[in-house]
Amino acid sequence: MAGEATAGRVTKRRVRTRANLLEAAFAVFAAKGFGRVSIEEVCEAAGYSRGAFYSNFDSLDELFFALYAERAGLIADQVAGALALDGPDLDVPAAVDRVTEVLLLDLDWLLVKTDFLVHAARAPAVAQTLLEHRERLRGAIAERLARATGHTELPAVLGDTGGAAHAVIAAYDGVTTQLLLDKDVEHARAWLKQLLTALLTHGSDNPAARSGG
Amino acid sequence: MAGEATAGRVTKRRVRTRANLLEAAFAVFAAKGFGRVSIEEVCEAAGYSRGAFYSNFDSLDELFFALYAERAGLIADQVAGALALDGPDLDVPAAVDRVTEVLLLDLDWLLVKTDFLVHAARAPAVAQTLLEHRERLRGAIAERLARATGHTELPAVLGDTGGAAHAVIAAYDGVTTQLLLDKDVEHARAWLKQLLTALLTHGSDNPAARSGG
DNA sequence: TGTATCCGATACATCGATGTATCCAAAGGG
DNA sequence: CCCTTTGGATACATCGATGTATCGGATACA
Repeated sequence: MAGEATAGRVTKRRVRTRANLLEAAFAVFAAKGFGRVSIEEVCEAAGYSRGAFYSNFDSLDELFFALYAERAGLIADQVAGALALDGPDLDVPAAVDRVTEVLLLDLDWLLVKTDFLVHAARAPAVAQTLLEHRERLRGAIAERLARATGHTELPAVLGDTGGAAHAVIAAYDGVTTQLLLDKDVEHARAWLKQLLTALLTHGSDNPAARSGG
Repeated sequence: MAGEATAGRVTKRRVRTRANLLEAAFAVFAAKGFGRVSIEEVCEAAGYSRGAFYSNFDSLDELFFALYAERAGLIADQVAGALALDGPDLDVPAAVDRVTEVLLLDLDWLLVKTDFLVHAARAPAVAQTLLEHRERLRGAIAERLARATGHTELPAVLGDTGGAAHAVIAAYDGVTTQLLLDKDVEHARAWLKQLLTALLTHGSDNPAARSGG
């Protein structure tokens, strides 16, 4: 009763409880991990019974997917905004700062996102969706970098702007892994900025020179 | 009955079944993910009953930890070996090649390792152990890099050799994330080599110039 | 305000997983 | 070769989670 094609009516109550379930699920997933959460727990956290759940979703997997899609969309918009703040020319260090702060904002989100990655790694269809999402993000970054090339030249080792964008994402993922373990958001941000600077410049300047822990 | 301090006797049969359980668990974890595996499934895959399990471990968590520790130790040894193959001086590109092939060898291991990361992210004590493990790995890489500094100079943006080692690990983690989704091991290896080259050199040479997908 | 529809609550049946207590067989020492 | 000790199998009791069928209250629209 969830993957309906014919949307009879969009009742206000329905969207409210659906939103409440998603919000509660986020909190519960972040706290315990997707693999250790039952439908019952989500319902209890949201203040509903299981009847409400089954009226809105077919399975926990489906809810998880909806939750991820929603939040990932929000983040993507924020990143796009942070990239668009410059004029036609790109100020690389400034953009790096802004994007870094958006990407490493919420530890709970990173936890849930990583859960979703692990989930997707075993479900090809889900993996495909996630890959497409990442591809869009990478495209946006590449496009933005391209509009700056010629002004600030990129290191040739990475290949074209597409390669550089790919490197940006890899750096983000790598820093996330460490952050999940040490939970030091500020340090992760500084470290990501440093990494991105190392990747996107010719390594002439040395803004912080902190050695990470 | 598993975390015994007083090891009465080390019976051969015991170590055999314990090893069998661990091996079966690895396969099952890789296939379905830690969060979706029951004790029963592990026993069935190993050809034992639950009695054997409870005689060797207290919980699935404990088995998971033992499994991770064992395999991670093996990988660490391999990495150390790959780093030691050079003489007193380090040939960076050659070492990068060798290490890359060790680190991105087995997709199943990367799946299980990421499961363990997600698990550790919510269990501070486990996270601590994993952090220490990563710290040792980073130390080994840093030490190896230090013995090359002066010959091949590192980009200053990363700070000291410790920072550079940290960057190497971040690159590895970042590439792993992408690999878990697209399952293209060969591409991941090429891409990791490229990333490490970009991070550890001054970006003058361009070995492959492939744009990653 | 009446009424048809929609949504969420409740109750129930079922299933699978867990942990334990007990029993039988296999090692290993004498 | 016996006998003690150890390890794993079996059987059992329990619990929690799932999915469904049904009921009553809320909601939208005339």
